[in-house]
Amino acid sequence: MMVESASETIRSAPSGQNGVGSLSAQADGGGGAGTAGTAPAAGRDASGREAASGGADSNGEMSPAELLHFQQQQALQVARQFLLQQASSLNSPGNNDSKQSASAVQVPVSVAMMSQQMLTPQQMQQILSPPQLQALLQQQQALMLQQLQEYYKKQQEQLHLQLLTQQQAGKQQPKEALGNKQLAFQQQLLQMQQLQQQHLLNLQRQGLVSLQPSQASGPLQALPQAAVCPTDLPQLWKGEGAPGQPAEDSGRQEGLDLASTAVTATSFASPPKVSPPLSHHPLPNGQPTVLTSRRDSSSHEETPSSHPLYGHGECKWPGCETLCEDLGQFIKHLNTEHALDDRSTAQCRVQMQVVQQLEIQLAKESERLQAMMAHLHMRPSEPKPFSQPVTVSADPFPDGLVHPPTSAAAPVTPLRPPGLGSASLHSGGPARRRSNDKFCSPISSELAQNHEFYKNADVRPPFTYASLIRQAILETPDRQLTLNEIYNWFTRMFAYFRRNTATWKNAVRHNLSLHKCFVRVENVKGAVWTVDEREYQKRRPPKMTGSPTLVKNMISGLSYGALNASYQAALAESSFPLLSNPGMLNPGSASSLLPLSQEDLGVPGEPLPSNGSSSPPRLSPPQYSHQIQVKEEPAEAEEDRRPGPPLGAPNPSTVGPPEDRDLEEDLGGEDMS
DNA sequence: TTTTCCCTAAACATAG
DNA sequence: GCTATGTTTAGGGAAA
Repeated sequence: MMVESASETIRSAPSGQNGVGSLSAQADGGGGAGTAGTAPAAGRDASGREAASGGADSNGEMSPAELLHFQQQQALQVARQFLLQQASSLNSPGNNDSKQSASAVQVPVSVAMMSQQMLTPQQMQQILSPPQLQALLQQQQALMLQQLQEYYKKQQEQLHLQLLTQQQAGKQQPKEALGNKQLAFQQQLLQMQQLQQQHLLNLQRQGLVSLQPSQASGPLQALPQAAVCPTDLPQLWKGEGAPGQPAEDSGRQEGLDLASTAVTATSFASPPKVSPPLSHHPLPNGQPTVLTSRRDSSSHEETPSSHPLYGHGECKWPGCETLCEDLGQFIKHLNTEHALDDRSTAQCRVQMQVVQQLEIQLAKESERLQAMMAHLHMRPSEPKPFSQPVTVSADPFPDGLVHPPTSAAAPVTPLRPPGLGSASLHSGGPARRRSNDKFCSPISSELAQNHEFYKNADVRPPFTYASLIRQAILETPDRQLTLNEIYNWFTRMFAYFRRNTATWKNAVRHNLSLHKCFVRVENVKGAVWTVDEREYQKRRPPKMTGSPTLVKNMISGLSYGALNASYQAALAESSFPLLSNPGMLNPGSASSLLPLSQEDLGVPGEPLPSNGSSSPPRLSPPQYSHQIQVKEEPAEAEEDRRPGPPLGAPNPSTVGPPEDRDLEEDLGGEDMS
């Protein structure tokens, strides 16, 4: 009886905009028990009024002020009772099911906020090992338990004090005094909110390793006080919710608003529809809209006909979900309900604190991430250790660093395919890689490093078909392959091409025919395809001044400091093929650059994986072929045309067609120029 | 906005 | 006729 009455009283509070509402707000705020204030429905209002009137009747004749005071006292008592209960439940979780009507008032507030925070960065699950996750989880739980205990203890004391003072001076107090008390309560509420935000943030961190709210039973069940599982919240609140509440409202609100309304809504004597500082609509990623609403607004509410605080037909003001049919109505609502006043200011302040906390949290998490990455040697900004023939360019995982794919035996979607920058990871999309691919051609080293990954993971390699074909051809001792052998190389090297057979073969043929860098040579056993390196490099004339990407890569390559002046000069002079080869820029290979002829001859001293990871026994032809080019083009031509017509006879003269093509393109490549 | 590159699809031709 | 191979064209997406 007591509980019901009080809770109904609180519910009725929001219906009163100012005077009465403010009083109820005190009660609500003090106890944090006014959760029911969501009160979307008139029915609930009505019931609240009934309860209030019932209380008045039971007391016989009461003045309005007395009635309000009585209601307030009731609410405070309920709140106090609730807090006691919660405090006890901290030590013995799971025994408050029977008292949900009261406990649900407050607990879900934090729980709801928690649960909404749970989803956020699931990546941590992929990063951390299960033991780490477990340890982190336990740590967070212990921290939260401690905070909750402190929090409820503090709130209980405050409420008790408030109750005593009110009982003493309540009846004679004029309305001004009530207003002062209201301010005091609001301050308390602010404190509460801050505490809740702390809980939220702690849980947010916990959410890093937890599951989605819908699945969050695991982590949340472990929460000491929260004995109420988030998944139970809707039913819980519905059970307690107003019977007369429209179905759509109940469905929309899912009871969460009930939970979270407690603090802000009633405490600020907000309109009936006020709801928690946190929005009820979790985003797909699990973040509450309120926390991201401002940012979201830039993304999906940027249209001129929208407003950052207006979305999905309702007001996004924290704690307000007033339905507005259109923007005009919303603007009107905004100007009337959220004008510049104490309440709005307070809410704004709270929101600022939320944002501030989140920013702090973000900073912490970022720092942690950096530390983790540093620990895992994933130092993007750190200069790569030289002797890395690999990616001079934008490879996010420089050599020697951890390559997720390599370690990821998981054929599933990797965290990030190697060599695939921040760009598209969509396995279904085209494997394009403009700057890296052609200019720097880290393909050989990258393939060497991530050979196993590509072999097992159904991930499309981030290289163009041309690059792959070239790589396939150059990997062979005699630099020539039949079409079928190229096919086999694709399927052997990449799981992706084993599965997706529909289009890529056609694409391979198309590329072979289209690009002049691929030279078809008639062989005794048929036609084989070779690579005209010079032509391949010509596809985009790599001029130092012409290609920003190239220049950048050059700079980054030079930053390793291993390039000597002469080599740099050589680079500058031989403006083309060399530049496109990361291995050439690689300091570690710089020493081996000059003895080009050796590598050209196929000396297995391939500069490839300095980390010695999964380097295939085969050489990485592209590199020496480049080197050959750099040094002297004739040698390169000799090299590339070795597989020429007379089969295995690396005689340049025997290479008829390629030479012709080259001559043609020297005049101006039609394809790639 | 335009250009360029790449991918994809398709049609067609040729040879075995 | 079928298949594999090779050539060519066209259109769309994405990046520069």
